[in-house]
Amino acid sequence: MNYIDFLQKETIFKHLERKDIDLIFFDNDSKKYKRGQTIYGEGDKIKGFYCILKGIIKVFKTGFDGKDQIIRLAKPGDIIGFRSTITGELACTTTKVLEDSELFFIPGDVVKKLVKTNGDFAMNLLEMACNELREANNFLTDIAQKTVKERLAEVLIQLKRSFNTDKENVLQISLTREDLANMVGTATESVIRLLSEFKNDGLIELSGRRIKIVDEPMLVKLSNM
Amino acid sequence: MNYIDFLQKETIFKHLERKDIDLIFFDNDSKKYKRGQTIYGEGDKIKGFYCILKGIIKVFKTGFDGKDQIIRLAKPGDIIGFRSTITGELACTTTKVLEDSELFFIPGDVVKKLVKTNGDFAMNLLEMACNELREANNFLTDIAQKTVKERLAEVLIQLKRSFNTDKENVLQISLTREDLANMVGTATESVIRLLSEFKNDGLIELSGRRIKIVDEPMLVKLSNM
DNA sequence: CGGGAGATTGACTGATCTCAACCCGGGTGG
DNA sequence: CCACCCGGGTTGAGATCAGTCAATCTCCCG
Repeated sequence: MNYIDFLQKETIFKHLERKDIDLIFFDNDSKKYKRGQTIYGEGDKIKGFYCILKGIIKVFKTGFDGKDQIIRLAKPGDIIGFRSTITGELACTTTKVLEDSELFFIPGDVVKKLVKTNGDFAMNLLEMACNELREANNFLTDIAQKTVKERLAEVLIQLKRSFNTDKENVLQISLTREDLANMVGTATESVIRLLSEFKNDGLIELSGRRIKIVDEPMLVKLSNM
Repeated sequence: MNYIDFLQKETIFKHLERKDIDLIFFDNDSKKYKRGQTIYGEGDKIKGFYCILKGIIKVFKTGFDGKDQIIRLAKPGDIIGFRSTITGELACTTTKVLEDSELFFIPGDVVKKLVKTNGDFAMNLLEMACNELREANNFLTDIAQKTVKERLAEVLIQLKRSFNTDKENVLQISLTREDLANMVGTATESVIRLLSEFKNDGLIELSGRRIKIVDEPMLVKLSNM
């Protein structure tokens, strides 16, 4: 139950003073979620921030034809649900657990009060939002202009940077081909074909969902980042 | 020189108290820009917010191959440059004047000070950032999943909603076909072909850059919004 | 062992891009 | 006054990337 340490080190709640920490922890506890579970869905009313202590959550929008577009993967230290909490609108994304997770919930009232009374916290939140905005803009331009191959290469690189690889250079995140496709913004079959092309070209190695990054420089080059 | 009224009514600076208003207006004046002028470019260091008093500014990223992707069109009351100001990073977009403009500059220091001392202002800013984030996410999903035709229809509708039409239902914004293409995320020729298809189908009328919206409901339907 | 989800492969289709030619109107300089 | 140029705007033809459809395969699980 010592999240305090984690929250104060790894999240936007870092540097909060004792009284503010108490505010957050008042009568509050973390909750566990299993792979596949939905935290909240598009159109839901969001009541506060969910801070990820453990696991991986995918944040996505379901398009007109039922296909999902993954907006981002959230990992420990990240917050989900903050946009809707701040604006008071209904959720514009769905969030599902990719890897068994543990989330800490912080009521919207508490957050808003913090924003109004703690300038540093407000600034932290603002920076977080602005960073997401930068990512979104980059992603937008990529999807609009790059080929699927370039985007897939880029996604692989970003996965490595966000979730690391083990000593074998194997990505430490397990995604279905469909999830990969929904990140890249393409069809599952296209991802499959391109992955095996990358394999044939010696850029990666595959065994099921394990993806080993063999030639990172070449992938970077391919991605035109 | 009475921007005060405008700022207090139409912008994130609304509801600021006298002392904060004074802070913003200290030794400050607006500046005029002509069509085609660049306010700042990708990679520039941004020193503060630019609040638009008059005109239209396009905010875009230039992709690897030199093609521009328009992220948004900013109009009176909007702010440009806030992302970089807040995070302290270099600009990740370029901003150019589409319609002769008048901008009011507010130094980053002043803004940051306001964020830290004025909770309501911080909240306003945060809401603004979150709204942009919602737009960005929607746009992302659209570009990833919709056809060019759907996206063009949607852009036309959004242009009408943002910039209105006159009594004749003519869009009150003048864009080159290339700018339109850069909003939709497609080639100029594709926009031209689709516009004339829309014209043949009786959805719009064209004369040069004037676009008259004839059948809005049908456009909405076409766009799958 | 049957069922189901995810992964793969092949064949086909088609939306969209690229390239290239041409048009049009306005402005400029000789 | 006219030829020329230049920035858009249009149109056509051809090439192709990438999506869809459908069949098959491979695990994994109960």
